[in-house]
Amino acid sequence: MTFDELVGGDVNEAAQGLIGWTLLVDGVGGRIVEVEAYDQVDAASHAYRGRTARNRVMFGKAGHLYVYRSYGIHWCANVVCGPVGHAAAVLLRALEPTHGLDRMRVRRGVDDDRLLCAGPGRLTQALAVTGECDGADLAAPPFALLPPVEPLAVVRTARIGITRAVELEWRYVESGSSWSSRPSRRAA
DNA sequence: CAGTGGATGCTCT
DNA sequence: GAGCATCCACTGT
Repeated sequence: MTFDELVGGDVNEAAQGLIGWTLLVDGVGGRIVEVEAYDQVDAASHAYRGRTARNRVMFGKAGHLYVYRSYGIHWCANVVCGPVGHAAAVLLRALEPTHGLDRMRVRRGVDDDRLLCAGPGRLTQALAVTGECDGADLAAPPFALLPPVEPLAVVRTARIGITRAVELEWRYVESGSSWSSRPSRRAA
């Protein structure tokens, strides 16, 4: 399945399907190992109360980036999904760093590679994604997306850091990955 | 390890 | 004026 086909469909199927893809920004990035789905029918979504200046990109074309500021400090990056006019997006929560580790270490200022991309705010800092990227097309440079080379298992859980619609299990993590924002103690 | 609180800016009520 | 789709440092076991 192509990236366009994947993100053009149901946001939860897209979220699960995005696990294992490699995201690069100017040659720096890694494999997506943790994401969450958000939809306009979902009370935890920025689009729940309709279109605003901040969330307008969510209503636009699939495969573009929705970037917003979180807690006044961090940036969070989402992949817009579904048809134009229906607001849905997949929040990128963690990558397994594979490309440009040196540049990520400098940007993050940490020694432990485990902390380079484990969390939505950390991931954007490591890849230098900011509000200037809001609305950018992920199919065009400096962005690149490479499909997984082999099948992988995905675990579904409740989302993290929200207060509404906490019962929905719309978080997807690569099974056994030790690179997620909430590492499993039993990671292989 | 678990729990707490501060930083900090913007959006929406 | 409240409330965040967060991270980090610090406390106490």
